[in-house]
Amino acid sequence: MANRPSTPSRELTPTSFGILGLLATRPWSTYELAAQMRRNLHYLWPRAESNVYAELKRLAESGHARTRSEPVGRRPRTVYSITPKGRRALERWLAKPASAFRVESEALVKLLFSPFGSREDALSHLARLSEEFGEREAELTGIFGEYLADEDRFPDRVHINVVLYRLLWDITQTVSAWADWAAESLAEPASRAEALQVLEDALKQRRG
Amino acid sequence: MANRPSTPSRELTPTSFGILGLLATRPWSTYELAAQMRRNLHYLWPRAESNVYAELKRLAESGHARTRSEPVGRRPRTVYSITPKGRRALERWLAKPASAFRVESEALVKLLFSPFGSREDALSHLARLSEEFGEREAELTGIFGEYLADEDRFPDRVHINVVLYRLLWDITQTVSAWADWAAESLAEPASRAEALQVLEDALKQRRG
DNA sequence: GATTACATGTAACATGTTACATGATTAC
DNA sequence: GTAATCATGTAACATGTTACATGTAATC
Repeated sequence: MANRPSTPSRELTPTSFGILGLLATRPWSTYELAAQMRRNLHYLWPRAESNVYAELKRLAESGHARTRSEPVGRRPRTVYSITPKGRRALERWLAKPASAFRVESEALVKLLFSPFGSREDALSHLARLSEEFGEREAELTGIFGEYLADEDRFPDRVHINVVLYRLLWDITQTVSAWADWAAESLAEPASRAEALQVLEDALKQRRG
Repeated sequence: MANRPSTPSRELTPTSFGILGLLATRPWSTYELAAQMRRNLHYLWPRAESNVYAELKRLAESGHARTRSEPVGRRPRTVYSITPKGRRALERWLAKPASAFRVESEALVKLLFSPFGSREDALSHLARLSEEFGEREAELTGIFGEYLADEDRFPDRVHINVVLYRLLWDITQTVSAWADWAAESLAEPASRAEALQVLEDALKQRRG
């Protein structure tokens, strides 16, 4: 009973730190923050926007953030900013090892089981993937551009942002290219042999 | 009240279908299935193994799977297999559009906020990522090899498996290469200009 | 003046993870 | 015969999503 320390004021989660990190950059109103989560953080840590509201409230209660009323545009808004306590917590978190890199895709699972469905369905999942990543590429181009434009406002943030967006960009390219190849390969059973060749080559390359 | 249909027998979730898809290949004992989830499905749909037990029980209750007692090795085991109802449900699911491709990485989030922490921490997150993907590459090589060996047992499954593992392989390569480049780039502030160049090139290429 | 998008939430629910608990078997 | 690993779970908890609900400002 006395073994485990009761956790009175809930631990901060990775999602909390996602928000805390954004707050560390500058103060935001709730809505701006939600938009920022959707536009940027989402690529690395996808979460529903509605989380923002509850999370901010908790951060304020636990003293990691504070609120202030301030006009944004014409109307008064609640603006959140980070406290020294919040900054310290963020720094401690940054020093700790991270959990595993995670990819998850219903489309790929459906492809894995596509022998139990129709070939058309499989191909349409691939087409949809291709489309999805095309859109993503366009979004990233937009955000890329903003960071170039933003260079003067947050000079120290630009470097890491560029480096990270390059990874997202590279992954996007990788998946797009693969989706096209995969559609070709799966469309005709003949290219099955080709796929096996790809596999054998990969194994040989790795061992040789 | 009568508006929304009450959901008496819980819908199947993507995780249910992940298991159902494995069951469609052949019958498995619980433990084998859990191992298969960890070894294969995990790359596309990462979930804690402990889910398997509850999920199988639900699938059996709802008539999508059935159990049978059978010796695996020396001891009696409960072996699960898919029912016709389960197969039909799987087919319907395969025909429906999939949810979005999702990447999530605490390490990348920590890198994004690395200007608020120490440079050493940032570099060690990169090193850890590199290590993680090195291990993943080795695992994939092993699984790749198994699929080649398995060719006779499940001929129709081999093609799609090879195609999918190629994507995982490509992503692994992409992330590994990036991690090395990123570590170099972030280690010396001088290469910030270089990173910006990468960005400008990417934008130009895209527009031109 | 009506419609659309902005802005801020909440309640109910679904999903997922962690940390045990427990016995059997195998390897040494 | 003891330690490690196999095998099967469960309870408690943490997290996350969906589907509303509601008013305000901007636009036409």
